[in-house]
Amino acid sequence: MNSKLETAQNKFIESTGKLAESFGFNKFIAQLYAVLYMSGKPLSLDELVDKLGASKGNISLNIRELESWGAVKSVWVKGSRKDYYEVEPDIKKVFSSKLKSSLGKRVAQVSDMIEEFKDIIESAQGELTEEEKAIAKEYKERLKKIENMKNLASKALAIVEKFF
Amino acid sequence: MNSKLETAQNKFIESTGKLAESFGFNKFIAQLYAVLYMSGKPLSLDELVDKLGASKGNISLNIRELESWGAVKSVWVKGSRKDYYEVEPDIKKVFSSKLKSSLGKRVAQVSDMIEEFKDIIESAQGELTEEEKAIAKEYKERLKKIENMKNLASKALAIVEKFF
DNA sequence: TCTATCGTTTAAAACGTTTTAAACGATTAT
DNA sequence: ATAATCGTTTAAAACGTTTTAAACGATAGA
Repeated sequence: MNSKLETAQNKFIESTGKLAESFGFNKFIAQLYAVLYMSGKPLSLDELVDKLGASKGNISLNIRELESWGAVKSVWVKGSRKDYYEVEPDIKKVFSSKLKSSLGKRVAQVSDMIEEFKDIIESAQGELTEEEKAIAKEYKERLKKIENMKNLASKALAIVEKFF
Repeated sequence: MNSKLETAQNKFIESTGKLAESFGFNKFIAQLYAVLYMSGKPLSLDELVDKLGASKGNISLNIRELESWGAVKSVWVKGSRKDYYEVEPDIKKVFSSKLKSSLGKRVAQVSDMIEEFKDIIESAQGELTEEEKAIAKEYKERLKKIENMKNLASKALAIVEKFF
């Protein structure tokens, strides 16, 4: 393999890792996807270990994470005992499915948060002085604005569903 | 202050922190915003320290981060030597501006990555064998697909600009 | 001028996460 | 049956990030 071509690959792998980290993902997750994507053919665990210079356990772990996203699947290669891994080549698909599930989780998280807050306040109504009731009312109004934001996120989710 | 009302607040603050962490942000950044947002009036550094139970240095650091986002600004309060902090009450505005700058950075990052890769391959052309040239060509084709993704991200950015 | 009160900086401690090396069970070949 | 080759698990080490406590400079008041 030409060394400059290899240099280009390594640069690419390195950059991919940095990009992933800036998104809050594990470096190797993105790098695994990148290596498999660029290689254009299924690779074994050992080959991935070689290319990325990480431990077998680490690669195994992150490959499984990618599998759980539907970004990678293992394929059977005739005559070999090893597992081989292949990427889902439609990057858009991978991205959007991850984005959708992430967004969905966040929206639910915010909902739960608001509901819990409301419940506590509601259950406390009886014990509140007039002044505290006024404060509680203010809180609820501010929460309503957050709920609007949440609805916006839901809409964004819908946009993602449609366009991506 | 009624203790249930306080419980509700603390729950809310706690949840906000968790939400932020799941987005990859510092817990206190979101909590500071939440406390200021819910309080409805400017608060001093000391008051924020009290409410969140963190060190003064930590709060100072994170408040400045929020300021740099335009999510919080310091206000002058007559008769006090302290700085007081006030939130930008338009959550949508805060979100979208952060989202826009983040997305913009990522898109640029991907562009740089691809350009660098292309440059190296280009500069290596002379040294490549026919076989390697074929590989290089394949690489470029795969990169093109990534560039399409990048363009999609740019479009998403445009959508954010318009709708949010 | 001297003291008290601010917010910031800094160096170190605390913490959680990532990564590894080695052990392991399962499977296949000899 | 035994040995070799897989991928996974696990407990500990390495690492980076977060958080703190204390020192600090700046500013205002006595």
